Amino acid sequence: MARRSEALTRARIVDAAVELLDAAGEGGLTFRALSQRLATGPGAIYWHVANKDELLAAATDAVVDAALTDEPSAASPQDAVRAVALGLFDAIDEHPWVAGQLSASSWQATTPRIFESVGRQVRALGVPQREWFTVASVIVQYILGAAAQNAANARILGPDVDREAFLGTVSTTWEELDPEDYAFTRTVADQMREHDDREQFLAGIDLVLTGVTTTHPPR
Amino acid sequence: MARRSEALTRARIVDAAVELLDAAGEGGLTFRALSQRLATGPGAIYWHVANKDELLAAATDAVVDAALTDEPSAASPQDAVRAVALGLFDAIDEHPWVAGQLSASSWQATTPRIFESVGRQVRALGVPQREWFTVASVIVQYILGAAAQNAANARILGPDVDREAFLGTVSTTWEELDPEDYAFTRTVADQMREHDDREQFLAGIDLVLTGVTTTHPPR
DNA sequence: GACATCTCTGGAGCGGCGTTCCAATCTTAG
DNA sequence: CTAAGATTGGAACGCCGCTCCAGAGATGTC
Repeated sequence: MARRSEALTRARIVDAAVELLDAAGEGGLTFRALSQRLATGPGAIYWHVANKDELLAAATDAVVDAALTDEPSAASPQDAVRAVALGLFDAIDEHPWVAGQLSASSWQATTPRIFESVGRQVRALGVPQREWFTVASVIVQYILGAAAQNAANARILGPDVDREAFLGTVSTTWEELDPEDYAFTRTVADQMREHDDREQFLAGIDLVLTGVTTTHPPR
Repeated sequence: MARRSEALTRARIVDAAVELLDAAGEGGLTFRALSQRLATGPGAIYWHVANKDELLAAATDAVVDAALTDEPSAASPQDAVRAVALGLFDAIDEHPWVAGQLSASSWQATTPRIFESVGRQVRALGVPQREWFTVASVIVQYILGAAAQNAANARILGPDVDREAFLGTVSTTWEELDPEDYAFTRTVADQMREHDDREQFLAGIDLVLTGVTTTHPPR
């Protein structure tokens, strides 16, 4: 049989995959669950998609694509970097499973898009050309690293765990660490309780940008 | 039966797990493969280890622990940060599966150790106390993000793929991207072919450190 | 020394996974 | 109308994490 009212397409499969991943995390994407949601069998899905890895990559691509579509058009290159970074940060926060995919399949199709968005701003910052690759890479690495770290917490929290309670628990754990081995960590335990993820992420972006403009002052 | 010549211990299990992970990557760690290597059954392993997640966490802990044991004792706080960062970078490069674990199980037992090592140097840099948490977090996020990115490549390369050939392929792919949508990426394709991972990682650390000392000049 | 008890072992088995295979069906071309 | 091709979906395979449990050392008690 074939051709139901709504034909099975790669796009519909990827959409359903994203929904499953959002709803139940990395482990929620199953060819059986996907089959059921699309009212078909696994075999039909495999006709449109090579395997699970390709499906995950396509789902990741879809999310990143959506996060990068709106052009920055910001006042300064710095603001443009902040805009791109925040867009990705929020997208990964909303779809935490993306983090794992992005660090797993580097240099693939998705990364160049991110790299390009950041790189254009690096160029606009007046960084000398021979440093373009390095500087753009560093910024992308920080963005993805920080977002991944944040996504890990989001994954632990889940959709219905109290964030404050969670931070309180971690903070208390830190305060009970060995005073000698963990002197620093104990001292900042209360800062960790009260920190804001987005603010801290932006502070990191600014730190890197300051490093860039200090090391390569615009002529 | 029990008590063979070499008793089954948690430590022996974790060691074997690390070996399996190193040899065959994330997917290489299987309770069946582990059973065979340890000449026992899955049940015996489960008496010492709660589940696969705990085993992965323990394996990650073992690797990170080994990477952080040698005290920095460097000339400057900057050098100490570089030493800690490089230690982690190399450890993750050698055990690429660690990257996924570290970004997956944030704020757990392993992260505070890294955080503490970095944080002490942040303190030594003269950063004002109210910024300690933020600055230390940013540095740790960059280290783990960059190392994860690098590990992804190491995973693709595997133990016996030519690095230069791989970079050449990626570089060529970049050069063939759409000239309009990927103007920047195309321009730096050749830089990407010739870059050195470790050097670039250190350049990133220096960029962040410059940002830190510029934003918070030591009194 | 005998026995009960506790610690530890390892193999069998359960449900679920990714993936493959293929008969059956629908669409299209001549 | 019919043959060829495109598409479907369910059955089945081998592997996975994990649980269960009979029973083999080790240990303690008298």
